[in-house]
Amino acid sequence: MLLAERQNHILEQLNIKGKIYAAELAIQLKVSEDTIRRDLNKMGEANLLRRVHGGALPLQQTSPDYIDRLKNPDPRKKRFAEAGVLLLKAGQTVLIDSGETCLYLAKLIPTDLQITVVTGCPLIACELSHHEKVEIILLGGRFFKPALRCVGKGTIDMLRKIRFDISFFGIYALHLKHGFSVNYFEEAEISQVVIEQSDKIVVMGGADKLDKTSSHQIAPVHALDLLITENTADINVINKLKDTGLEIIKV
Amino acid sequence: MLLAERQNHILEQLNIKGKIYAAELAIQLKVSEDTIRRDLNKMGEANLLRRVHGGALPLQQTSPDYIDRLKNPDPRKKRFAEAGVLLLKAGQTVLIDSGETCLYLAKLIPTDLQITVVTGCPLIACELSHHEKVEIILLGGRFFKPALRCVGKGTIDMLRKIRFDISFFGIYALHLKHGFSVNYFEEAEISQVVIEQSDKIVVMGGADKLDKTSSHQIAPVHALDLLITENTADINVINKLKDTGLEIIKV
DNA sequence: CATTGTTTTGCATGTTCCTGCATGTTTTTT
DNA sequence: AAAAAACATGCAGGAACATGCAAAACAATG
Repeated sequence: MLLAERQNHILEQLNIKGKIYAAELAIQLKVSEDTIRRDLNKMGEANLLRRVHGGALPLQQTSPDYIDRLKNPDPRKKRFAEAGVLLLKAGQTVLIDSGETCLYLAKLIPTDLQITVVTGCPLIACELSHHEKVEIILLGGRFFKPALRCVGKGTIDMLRKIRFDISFFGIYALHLKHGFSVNYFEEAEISQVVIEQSDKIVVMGGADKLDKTSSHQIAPVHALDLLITENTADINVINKLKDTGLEIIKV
Repeated sequence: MLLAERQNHILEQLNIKGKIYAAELAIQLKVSEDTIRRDLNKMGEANLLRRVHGGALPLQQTSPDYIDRLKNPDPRKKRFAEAGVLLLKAGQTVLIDSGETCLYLAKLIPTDLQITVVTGCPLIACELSHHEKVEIILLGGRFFKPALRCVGKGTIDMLRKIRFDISFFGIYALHLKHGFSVNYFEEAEISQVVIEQSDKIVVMGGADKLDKTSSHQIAPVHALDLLITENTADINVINKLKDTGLEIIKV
């Protein structure tokens, strides 16, 4: 196994489990603990994880709380959401995915706009409970904590009964060849159905998410309609995405 | 469990409960009290919390909560919830209704208790997203803002597929003759189904809610199993409720 | 292909850190 | 004032660690 491959595996595990033990990794990857320790130390210095005695934790483990993060909003994500909310028109039925950018989007919906919002994320439902004119449909099902949203058969059954004028997603990874992808199978499964049921798909994400891949593909690029990203995004990547027919807004 | 992980957990608990006891943490985290004390002392020196005899307090009373009401917690409702949470046993499937008392109940579920919680209230789902061992099933449907919960056919369909070992409700009105009732038809409709599907029904509410009526009956008193109320409740009313077979806990 | 240099890895060494227990002290409660 | 709870301290075993070194793996060069 290659060094880089091993370190990728470590990051993946960390993402999934939220913590990792050096001893456990040594067995899993069939190398000595010393090697793992050296990996963890290097990755710690590179600010890819938080090195602690016995293993490592994700960088932001201290406040994985979306609610906390909303107090220190990422200005980029806020701008994406601001651009996104302009696409909404009265009377529409809109799906909003989970994630920080989508949460901003929900927050920014004008209180006097009469639309129906469908979401599997209870945080977004709570956020919208102050919007008197917004009708909220919550997708039920098993609550999947890593993505803060509902997943599973129940969720999909509910989804299939609804058609959306427009759907919004935050981007975890978007790649010209490998499409729009995320870390968890359960998430991908749901999003695929959403895309089938939607007239228009809007994805929002920064330059760091473009030309990146993840394990579970949701859809190829040509299934998407509009990308909201930032000015700093690589112009070559942007142009190639445009060539597939994807409309692009830079903020 | 990693040291850093443990300290994260302590901070989280502190955020949620507003206070922590060293002895309690030792049991929860399965380490000796000495270890907890050392953690607390270190974190105190690092200015992450205020160390006090017996445990620790947050630096400044923060309440990152969505509902404004929670900022001025009603100590009675907190006590009801404390009594309620003692009824939970590992492996159970539990329904938790919406409302302030129920929200406290959710907050107070031990983080190491492995249960399945079903709720139609997204707030409760968010609250429980920190509880690693708790499986959450969110009842979807149309979000009914006055009651901060989901209602409607979709919700009922999901409900009918689940049986509950125990169900918890906050009381809006409980009357010897007119039973357990609420203000909204939609709410009553859901709660009726819940009661059909539950082995045990627990209702929680103060003296002001007893001997009171509201427009939509959920169930007669004899359909309920346990009432958690306060000492100040009228002894005559209590006795008459007892005569119907209702078990009563006063806190 | 052989050689050279670099990087990575596992092992051995000694060190540091974490934890639980025992001891005695302080604080709180009765 | 006595009892109980919470505490501080020191100690010991074990786990995790850093370090140096040599073998192995790899890449690059002639």
